[in-house]
Amino acid sequence: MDSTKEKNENYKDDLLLRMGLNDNKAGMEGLDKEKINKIIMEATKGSRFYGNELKKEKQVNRRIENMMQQKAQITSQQLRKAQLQVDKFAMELEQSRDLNNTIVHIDMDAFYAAVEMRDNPELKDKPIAVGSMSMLSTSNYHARRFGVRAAMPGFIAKRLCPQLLIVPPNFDKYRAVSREVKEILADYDPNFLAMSLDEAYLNITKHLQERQNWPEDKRKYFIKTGSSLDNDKPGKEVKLGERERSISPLLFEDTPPDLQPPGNPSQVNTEEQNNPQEFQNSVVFGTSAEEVVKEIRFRIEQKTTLTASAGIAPNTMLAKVCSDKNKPNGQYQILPDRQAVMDFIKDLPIRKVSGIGKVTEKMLKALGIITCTELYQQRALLSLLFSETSWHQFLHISMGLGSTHLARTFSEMSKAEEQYSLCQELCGELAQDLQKEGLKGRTVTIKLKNVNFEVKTRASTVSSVISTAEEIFAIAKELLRTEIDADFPHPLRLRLMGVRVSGFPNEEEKKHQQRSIIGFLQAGNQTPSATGCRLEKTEKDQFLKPLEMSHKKSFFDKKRSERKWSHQDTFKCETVDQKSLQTSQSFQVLKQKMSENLETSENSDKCQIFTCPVCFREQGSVSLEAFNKHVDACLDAPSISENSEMSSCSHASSTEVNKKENVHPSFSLCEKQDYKARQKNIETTSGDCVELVETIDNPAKAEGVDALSNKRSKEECSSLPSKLFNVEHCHQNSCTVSLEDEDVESLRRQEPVQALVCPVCNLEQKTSDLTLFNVHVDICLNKGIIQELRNDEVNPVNQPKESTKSTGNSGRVQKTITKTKRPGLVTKHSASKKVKPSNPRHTLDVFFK
DNA sequence: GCGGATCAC
DNA sequence: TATGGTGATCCGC
Repeated sequence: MDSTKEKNENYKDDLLLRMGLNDNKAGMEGLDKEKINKIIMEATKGSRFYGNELKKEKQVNRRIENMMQQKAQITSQQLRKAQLQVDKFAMELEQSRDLNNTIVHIDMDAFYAAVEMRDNPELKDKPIAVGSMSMLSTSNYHARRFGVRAAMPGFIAKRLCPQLLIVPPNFDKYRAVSREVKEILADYDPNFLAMSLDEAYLNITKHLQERQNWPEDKRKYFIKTGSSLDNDKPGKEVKLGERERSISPLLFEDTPPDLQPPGNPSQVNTEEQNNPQEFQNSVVFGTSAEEVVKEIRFRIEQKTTLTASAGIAPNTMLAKVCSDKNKPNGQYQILPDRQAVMDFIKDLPIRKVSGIGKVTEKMLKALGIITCTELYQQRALLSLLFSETSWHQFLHISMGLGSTHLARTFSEMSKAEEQYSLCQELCGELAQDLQKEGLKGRTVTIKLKNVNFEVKTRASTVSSVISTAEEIFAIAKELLRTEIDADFPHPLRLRLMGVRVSGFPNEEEKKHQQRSIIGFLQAGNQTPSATGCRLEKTEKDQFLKPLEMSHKKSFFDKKRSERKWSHQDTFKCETVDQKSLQTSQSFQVLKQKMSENLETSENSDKCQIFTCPVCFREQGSVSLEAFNKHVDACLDAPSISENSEMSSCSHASSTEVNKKENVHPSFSLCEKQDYKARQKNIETTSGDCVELVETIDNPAKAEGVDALSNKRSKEECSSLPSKLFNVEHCHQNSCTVSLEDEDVESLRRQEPVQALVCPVCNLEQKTSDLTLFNVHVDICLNKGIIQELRNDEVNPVNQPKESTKSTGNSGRVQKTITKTKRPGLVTKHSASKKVKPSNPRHTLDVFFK
């Protein structure tokens, strides 16, 4: 959202000068700059807010005075020395310049306001803002002519524009639209980095490579008038609602959409131009980055009726600046060429760069620095006046450098209480989603990714469908507990946790749903032959997904086929992606190595030789921490598996290879370059992740599991007719279950149960809720057959929360809902705020959990 | 380590 | 009537 920079520019003298009112057209309604300033000052003056603003301003002025005094004391000799040092660093930076990535920054235009206008035609021609009388989060372009801006209080906006309509925010709606947009973005970069509801970075390098060989029909989109908007896949019809072409130009009447007609090299094939009702033409987008981004924006507009602006550049810093250049509904590209970058940077005001705020701008202005060229010229002086982090940042900016991969940072979570609490939180949110969708599932899966990037998935399937937070958490908690206990006394050091509910029954299954353990056991008892027979399956049967035949089968049968199904994915993984297979195998070796050395290496600086499992480069004698950082960087670099060419990471690695004597500086360089991206990751780090659930097994492990499952199946099979369950020694963490017929009888007699005692663990359960009790019993029964999956995760965050997968030729759709969260840092700041009562927040801007 | 300042959305 | 809330990082004390 374009709010922040505006926010600081709404008040006072020099700030007012910066108000972007160039769109103020003579002779049209709206206010001129002077009038706007006057009204704002009248409304502001004398207020406490204004007083505080003045106070802050004085403080900044003092800082500037101090800085100027410092500057006056600098000798020419000091300056010369600094110049040498800085230039040496600049040279290193120059050598590390990486132009091989294509980064795209997508920014939805006046997002909230645009959504409101889209959904309420009455707002179309009016100046509107989203927010309240206290604070606005955004305004449409009509309102901006009156000086109504994001982060302006509504009451002031009303004085500027009395006819302004202030619409209260509707975050659920914005989130839904945002999700639609993100679904499109994921097609171009599954690892795209969402900064907020309306902003995201993509690395389309890989997509571009693949796209070069794409046939035309894969880049072809149909435009057609109609009502359905949901089909935006290539080669299929994209229906264009009547409002499409009416709303967008009205919203952005200053800048007509540049998408139409998509000129060379994208072509428009008009097929039925004579009949406007049946107007249908197709657009073919080219293979260049520019064309890709046009396609993205085209699809966004078709799907949501909203326009987006975009920037294309070799790094995130530049891409972000670019997306602002042709706003609204435009795009701008900096070609991956050093000269092109320098030309762009030359006159760029530093304030345009993300990270340079009001105060920094003012301080640098005092040194005569406004543009990036000036910033570069003063680099030696800046290195003497500012902290190292600051002048490094300045140097990066002034050289047009920025992050070339969309790395994410997360804090570690290792306290069990926190983990349980996060788990509970996720279950709560997941339950809400399920209830919204009206879904109930039988399988709960938790996903844990540790600090070494190892991903474990633990799943448990219960007999009755569940959907409440309590039910889900009851299962998830047990799964988590098992993992925590397994590592005891060492803590689980997590980077990511996910909870998934799957196994949604189809209509037929719903009818057969057993609501109690009695029913479950009875059902098992009644169909022993089915269970036995189905064990001899055809190959095809074995590879059916569990749900497709679950209603016909026993519990263990289902479990077994689930594993088969997982194993099938393993084969896919092997054939499709040898690289990731290698990676996961290397990871196992690495894991072993690490666990062998963990205790010593964690507490000392003991160094050893590691080979990176991602880039396969030997890392020389480095500490585990440094090595982890390297692996971290490699994993975050999107192009590693495909491309041995330079990515930021491989770049760092190659630098290391060249200068073996000094590994750490290379890492720190890598880190520094990543500074911006890391700054930007904040939201994603703590925010929700929506995730496409694609679990890929570790082949080695899956094999073991499968062998085990085969062995077990026989036991199950032979024992089932006489006893319901007699499972012994299933797996690690197994529990031995032996349920005799009399147990069932006793359970039957007990119904309805008052004091609920689990027949498996013999422990009295506190709950009086039968469903919860069933859940518990199921957990106990399940303990022996927990799936162990190794997930080579490619989509850590920002994936669509709901994924619908077609399950083969049945045409049925299997749905999975997952919630994933990265543990975020709880700062003092937020800790103190958390004490506040939990009344519903009405925030106005773009962040969400 | 803490709190204030800065920045972002 | 009335100028947000949250999170992250940096920096000085």
